[in-house]
Amino acid sequence: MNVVTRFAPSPTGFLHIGGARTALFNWLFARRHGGKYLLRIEDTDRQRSTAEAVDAIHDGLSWLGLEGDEPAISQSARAARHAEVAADLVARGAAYHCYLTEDELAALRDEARAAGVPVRSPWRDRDDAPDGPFVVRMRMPDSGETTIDDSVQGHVTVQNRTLDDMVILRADGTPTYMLAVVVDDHDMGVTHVIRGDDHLNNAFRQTMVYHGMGWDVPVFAHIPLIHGADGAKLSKRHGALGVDAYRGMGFLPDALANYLLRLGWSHGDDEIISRENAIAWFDLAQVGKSPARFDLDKLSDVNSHYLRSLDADSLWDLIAPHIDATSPQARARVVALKPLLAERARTHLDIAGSIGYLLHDGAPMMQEDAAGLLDDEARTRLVKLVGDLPNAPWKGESLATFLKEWLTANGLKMKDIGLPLRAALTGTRQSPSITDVMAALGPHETEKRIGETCKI
RNA sequence: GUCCCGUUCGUCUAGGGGUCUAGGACACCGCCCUUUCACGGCGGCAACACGAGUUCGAAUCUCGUACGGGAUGCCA
Repeated sequence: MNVVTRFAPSPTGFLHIGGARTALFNWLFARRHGGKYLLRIEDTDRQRSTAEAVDAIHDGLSWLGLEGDEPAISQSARAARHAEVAADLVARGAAYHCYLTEDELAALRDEARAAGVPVRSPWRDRDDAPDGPFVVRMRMPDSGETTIDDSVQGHVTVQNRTLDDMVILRADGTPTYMLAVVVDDHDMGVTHVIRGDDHLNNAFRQTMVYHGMGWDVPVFAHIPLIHGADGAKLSKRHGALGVDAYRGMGFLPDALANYLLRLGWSHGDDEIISRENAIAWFDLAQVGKSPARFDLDKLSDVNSHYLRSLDADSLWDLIAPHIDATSPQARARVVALKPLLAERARTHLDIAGSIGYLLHDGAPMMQEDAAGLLDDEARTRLVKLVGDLPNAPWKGESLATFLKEWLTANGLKMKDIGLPLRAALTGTRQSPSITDVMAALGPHETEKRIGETCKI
């Protein structure tokens, strides 16, 4: 089968985390089957749609590597086609003009609700056509049932009489979502509709539009929504941040995608899954049916894995905007220590905030808890150490060997000098292995720092 | 109200009738490694919502209840 999927966000805000996951699943499914993945901006509600939101969505998608295979389609640009289909539906008897006033409708709705039945307009059975505003409603079947074989939810059946005569064309002639989504999916050749399960019920109503037009109904896959850490539906108030917010927190796009993929989908016990494997393994049948909670701790952990596999130059590019290096050696030092730095961080922001001693030359900014380490005895030892420092080679491993021998020769233990040495060189109590730091700093800078921080 | 969906450790999940005294990951706790912080290794804590039924046997199948979620808009 020639697979075509689409991601169809409505531009009422940023690309939120749930939308990103829906996009990811669509992208993955299309890639998995060698199909196409398209984008459509659902801006039928002109009031709530903004150009900024469209940009934000594109930004989020491109950051995640989920841009469409073709330029995005704007739903509002297709209003004429939607109206045309609505008229066609009326001509085919699948829909009808409804002249109900707002008050009449409200009364009808109350009545229907009290009776536990769906809204059906009396106009579905009338032949007259008064001269006034009307909407176009679907004429839902009174009997029978409709079954959807959903790729995630399984077989779901609904009695046709529970379906309401939904409006497909507003009084002003513009289409509603229920119509537009079907027409666009059909015209775009969408074969698989993968979306949030809040649309599961809508799928039955939309199926009637497909039937009314004699179109093939696509395969549906309704994936569960993501909930906040507190279990509540993710809303803007509940941390449903835009992907840009996670980007701002220092998460890598591949890490976010990996985390999102594992939310609701699994491949045995695999946790860290490359894009390549994700494409090879992705399968709608493995998508769970229950909503998952968003967990920052787990995201952080996934991110740390990706951070460790990042190459040093990329890391530098990532942190560069967040630091103000004054030493010409800054980049070389960071690059040299990258693996050790990444091992100690969850995000590149953690690294950016803890490497001041690599960015500037001379005595490091001394943190309070580190300053206390440099008492007279420690400084005396460090000064002696500087005097005995070897000329070469300045590599972490050989420096470690040298240090051990030096300690033995002076009747000292590593604990006698390790922490003070770190404090003198970095101004902190924590850093990568101090001999690796010395190697990154080089002999000149090492001597200079000890000289400045250990004046007696 | 009516209809639809869901429910395994705190969280993400494996599990598709016996191999489950329920596995993995994150978080948490302990130990080891160790110049610090980490990483890594080892170990621990911790779950099949509840009740019936089907079956020799159920986390796995069926029904019910409870609790969540969704739909019921001239929003998407």
